[in-house]
Amino acid sequence: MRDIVDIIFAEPIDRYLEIRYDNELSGIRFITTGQNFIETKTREASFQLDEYFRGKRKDFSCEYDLSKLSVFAQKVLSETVKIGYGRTIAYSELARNVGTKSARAVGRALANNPIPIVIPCHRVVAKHGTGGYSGGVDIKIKLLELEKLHIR
DNA sequence: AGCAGGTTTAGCG
DNA sequence: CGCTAAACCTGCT
Repeated sequence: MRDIVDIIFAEPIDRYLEIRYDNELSGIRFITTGQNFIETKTREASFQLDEYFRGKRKDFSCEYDLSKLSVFAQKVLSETVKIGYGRTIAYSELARNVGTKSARAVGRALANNPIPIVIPCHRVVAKHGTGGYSGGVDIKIKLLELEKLHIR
């Protein structure tokens, strides 16, 4: 089976999510239009995401495919997955874990994260602020608030 | 090769 | 605190 697409509504951020599968989970996108969609949850990660947005799930157990990404990006993302629910670390700290000195390079890799939320790039923040987010900083903030609310 | 990026730090007001 | 400037390294063109 190839290219299955699920749609779920994520209430805390008031967005629909497009969840794409190519055998394995291959991409998650925030849908920006104000249009209404029909939710379709056919595969495991979609259910897990739904639970996550209800504050009922703190970690994901699903396979995903990062093979198209550069080695560096894969390394950054695999370190990002280790950040626990409700925790944050700085770009610079993540950079150290990956073995580079450039926080900016790390930010660049995160900006290309094909699977936000499951790979919790929103937990990587600036040393003295929130930092950026591909889907929009407002979403990042709401995700962090959601986790703060359900932590423990 | 050049350049911009989800940064960071130091330096100065 | 706020602002600027420069170093940082990777990936796109």
